[in-house]
Amino acid sequence: MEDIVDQELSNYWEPSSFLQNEDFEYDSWPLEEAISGSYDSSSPDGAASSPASKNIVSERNRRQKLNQRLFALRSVVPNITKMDKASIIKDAISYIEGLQYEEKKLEAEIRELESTPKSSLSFSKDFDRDLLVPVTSKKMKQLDSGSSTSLIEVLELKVTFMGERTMVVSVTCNKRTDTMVKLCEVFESLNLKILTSNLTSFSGMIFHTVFIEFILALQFIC
Amino acid sequence: MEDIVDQELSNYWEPSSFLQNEDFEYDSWPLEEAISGSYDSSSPDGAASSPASKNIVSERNRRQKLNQRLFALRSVVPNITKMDKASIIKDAISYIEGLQYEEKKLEAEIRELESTPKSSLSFSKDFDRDLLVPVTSKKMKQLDSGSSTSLIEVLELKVTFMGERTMVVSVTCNKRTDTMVKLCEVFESLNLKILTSNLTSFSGMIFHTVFIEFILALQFIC
DNA sequence: CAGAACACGTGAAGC
DNA sequence: TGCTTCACGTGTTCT
Repeated sequence: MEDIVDQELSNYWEPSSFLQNEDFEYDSWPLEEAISGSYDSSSPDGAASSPASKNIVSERNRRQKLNQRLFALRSVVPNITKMDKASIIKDAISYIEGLQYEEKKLEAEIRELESTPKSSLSFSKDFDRDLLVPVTSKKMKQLDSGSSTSLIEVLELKVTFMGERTMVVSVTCNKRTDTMVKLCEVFESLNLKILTSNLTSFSGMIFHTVFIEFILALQFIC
Repeated sequence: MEDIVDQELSNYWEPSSFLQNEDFEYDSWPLEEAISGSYDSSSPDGAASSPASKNIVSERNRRQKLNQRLFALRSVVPNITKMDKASIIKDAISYIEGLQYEEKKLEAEIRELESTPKSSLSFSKDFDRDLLVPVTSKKMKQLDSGSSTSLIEVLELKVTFMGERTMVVSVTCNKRTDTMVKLCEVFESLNLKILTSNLTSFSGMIFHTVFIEFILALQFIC
């Protein structure tokens, strides 16, 4: 009566049949025509692409895609208890919630760790006399020491003039979130002619040494 | 032909029909028998629980459960682009991967923050009088300033102690023939545990910064 | 056998 | 127009 195309239930779950060959290539779609070979053979219709039966193949593809995604979801979630379609999603949900909670916890911990450092007053003052600290520019204000969060906490700022053309700016600061990026942004925003720059991260600090062309620099810094 | 029980497609997506009443109560299952009321009326069979058609109601429940889960998954994932069943899972996957990456980053950051010599008291004091130029070692003699040819002409030698484990040696010298090589040879011959080293050549000078593990270093330098 | 879980084909709705 | 997505009922397999 309606037992057309009735076979191909060799395995319980679709993905395991042909997907483990491609091994985690979920987005490659529509995965060639791996199935059609085993399916078109049983198609009784002479017309290759019957108008009605064009839907059933795309439906197959849709199901297959969904199963692929589900399989992929299962692979990124550790501690999968059951292979159930529903259980996979359930585990994924609780896993996501766990990650979100952990992330908040870690961020809070970081925020707490970053708020403690303080001090470092003594030697930053001591280094002042080392050589002229030109933190008068508007942009350079961002480098000001003692800033609480998300700003650059400068521990040492040393400027050395070499000859008449160049100066060497040496900055030591605590390594916080995206401190390197902010440092680079500050220097880039100054539109200086940077000859060479050197960034070293170590022991929770960042050592930055920049060689700057002098003539262009003065109008911005002083 | 087989259009038994063919109605009830009032809304596109199942969940929105009856689920928004219970409003996010995913795990309460099997959600009573909300549907059966509207369905059993169309059942032609006199028997209340027909043997074959008992499957279709559990199938409905299965589908409903799966959609609930999918809906729940969608609700915990921000930035959902499309409402597609497949897209929901896809977004969930990339979101999970993003969370995992962020978690690793935050953990690394915390690890780094915790490893910083915490007691900023001790080493900020050490920073005050850095220096001390320990050029008494035999090998270090090569670094002596004022040498004429083929030796390293040291212009500045600064030693900073960081915490109790590491020290930073900063050398500035004139760039002569093979000065870089000699510098490297000197430091290598000292058998120090060098954590990181940095060589910059500019304007006829060489700036060399070396981070050295402290415990091993003492026996050679002092 | 009952129950759960799945893939399939099909008709319908929206873009 | 055609393409996509969906829910549905059904038959099958495994527990």
